[in-house]
Order: sequence, then C-alpha cells, then structure tokens
Amino acid sequence: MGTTDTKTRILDAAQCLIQSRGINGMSYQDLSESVGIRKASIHHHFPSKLDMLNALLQRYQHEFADTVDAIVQSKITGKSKLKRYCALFQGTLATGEDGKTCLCGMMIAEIASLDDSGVQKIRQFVRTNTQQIVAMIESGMADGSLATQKSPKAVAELVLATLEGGLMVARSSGGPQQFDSIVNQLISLLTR
Amino acid sequence: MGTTDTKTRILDAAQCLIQSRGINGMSYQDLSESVGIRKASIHHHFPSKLDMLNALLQRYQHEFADTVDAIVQSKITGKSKLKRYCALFQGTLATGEDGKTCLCGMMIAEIASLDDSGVQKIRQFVRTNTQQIVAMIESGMADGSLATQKSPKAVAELVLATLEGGLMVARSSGGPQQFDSIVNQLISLLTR
DNA sequence: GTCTATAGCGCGATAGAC
DNA sequence: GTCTATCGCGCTATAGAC
Repeated sequence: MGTTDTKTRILDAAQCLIQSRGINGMSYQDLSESVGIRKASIHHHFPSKLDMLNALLQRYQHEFADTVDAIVQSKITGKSKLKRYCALFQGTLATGEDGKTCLCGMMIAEIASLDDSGVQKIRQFVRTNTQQIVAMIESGMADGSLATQKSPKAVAELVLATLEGGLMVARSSGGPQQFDSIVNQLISLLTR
Repeated sequence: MGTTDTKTRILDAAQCLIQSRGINGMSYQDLSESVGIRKASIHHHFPSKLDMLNALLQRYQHEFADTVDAIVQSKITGKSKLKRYCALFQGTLATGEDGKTCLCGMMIAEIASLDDSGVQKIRQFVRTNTQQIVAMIESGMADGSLATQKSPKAVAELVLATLEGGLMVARSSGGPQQFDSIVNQLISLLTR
C-alpha cells in the first residue's frame, strides 16, 4: 500500500517540524496543516502533546538503535563502521530545505519541556549510542583501523558530543559541507 | 554601587532562563517574576521579545569574545590556552541548579525563532570563536604543546562542535563530570 | 520608569455530532 | 476517525494613569 497510517503520518510531520523548529516552536495547528486533518483529530491519536513527544521519542530511539546495531554487527572495519555511523547524522542535516538537527539533540536543548518519562528516553538514547560507539571503537582497535585509546568510553562520549554539536554549528553557518569537514577531522584524529 | 541597572538585571534573568529552558520556554511573565517588576515594565526596556533577544546576543557575543581574546593573548602555552577556553564552557554548565548550556548553542537549536539580525549574530559568534580557536591551535603548534595539524580551521570547528555538543549531552545525563571527561579526551587527542 | 488594565491572538485541550 | 465549535488559559504587546 502506498497509504500510510494516520498516526505514523502525524509522527512523521511532528518529527520534521521539531527537528527544524523545536518542541515549543511547533503547535497542533502546524501539525494539522502539515498532515491535512484538523487539530481535534490529532488529539484523538495523541491526547496531549507530552503523549506525542513520548511516542515520537520511543519510535526514534528504537529505529535509530536498530539502524546502528546493523552497522555495529556488519563485517567491515571499525573505522568504516564509525564512518557509516557519522553518515547517519549527516543524512539528518541534508534532508529537508532548512537544516534539521538530531531529534534528541533538539529535545535535549528543550529538555525542560519534557516530562520524567521523556527525560528518561533521552538518557537512554545517549546511553545506547555511547555503548554502540564503544563497540565500534573496540572493533577498530582490534582490527587496527583505529588507533588504540585508553578509554573507549570517553572517546565515545566525545564522538557523540561532536556529532550533536556539529549538527548544531553546521546548521547555523556552514551547512552539510562544514559538517563533513568536522566528521573527517574527527575520524582523522581517531586514526593516528 | 551594589545596585544594578534594570536593563542589565532583565538581560541577566533572560540569559539564565534561556540557557536552561530555551527562547520559547521563557515568557515575559517569567522574567517579571524573576526580576521583580511587572511585564509592562519589561516592555518599556525591550519593546518586543526579538529586541531583547538581539540585545542579549550582542552582549553575550562581545563579552565572550573579549574574555577569549584575553586568553588568546596571554603568555602561556597554546595547550593551556585551549584548556582555559574549554573551562569557559565548563563554567556555564556548572553555574545554577539545573544544567545550563551555551546561550548561542541554545539559540542555534531554536534559530527558527530569531529574526535575520539574530541569525547574523549567531553566525558571527561561530565565526569569531572558530578564528580564536585557530589562533590557540597555531600558538600550540608553534610552541610544541599541541600536535601539528594539517587544517587548524577544521580542528577549530571540531573543537567548537565538541564543546557545544558536550554541554548538551552532559546536561542530559552525566553532568559536569561527563563534560570534564569529554574535554580531557579532546585535549588528549590534540596533544599526541 | 513603573504601575493597572486590557486588547488580541494562538495555544492545548474537550464536547458532541456525523 | 474526522469533523465543527468552543472553552480557558497564557502569551506578546499596548494604552494610559501616576
């Protein structure tokens, strides 16, 4: 079927709007116009805005984790895994007319607007990604494609921070090209 | 005098609130309660919210640039300059009960809520900081405290991205301690 | 320069018909 | 499941007294 579930279409629109404008910069009215149904119909699927944000976070986190797992378990060098991982973030920035950012990066900025459940999901996103990056780095240390690191966990936290911050900086100024440059520099520093 | 200009007190309160909640998470009502004067009085000093945001960005950018200039021109090693620079961001996170982030990092996230003048100020912040980091790196390459880099500009962009992203990631999960770890790892990678 | 009062609008959310 | 209609609230902003 070419048709998509209404709930899914709402989440798609919400994700796109939040990635470019933020949680508090997006309204049910915006969603209504984007999806093509009325505000009340959105409330039927997601009674409150917090309900919607939590559903969105859950979907994003699971999709992202699965995609990254596929990379981690692929039969390529650790360095190649890391490159593909960075390309995931790169894709976020390139999609759409104005620069978008990682959904979780945006939600961390506006974390004060989330409930406890949302904050926990954000923390799990950070935790999961950090562990997955650690796996990639250890893989690269084992096959010799990445330089030996004292603390893979500290490196992983740095990688995640650089990618999240890189999306922000790049979308304000230099665009995808600047993000590429940052990623290349990061990989280069981890190779020597 | 222990008393402070009202305009300054408003900007102080606005900066604090925006650094923790974001542009769209802060209202004139919040400011009113924080400063201790009525909403209408805030409007007397800053007619529109965009006026206030622009004044705030201008002040922040100039103050920050001056502080960094003092570091760049100090008679210490390039590596020490970079460490002090990172400590500026570190200070932001540590101040206040809940984790705050760089004012410009937050505003980049919500850049869709700024006018053209505000966007330009953000870009200048990024440009200025990048140039200043380049100066620190070149200083460190000259005195041998930092490893030789092919492209100091690409490294500088990576440093800024890592610090901005590090503030975000750290305030969602590990706090100042995690930010320290990221900074140490960054310096370590630039030293070898 | 600060106040009270209020305009005007958009927001999240709900009731009830179809 | 989608609609029309509406509620109640908080927002930015303004008018005018003191």
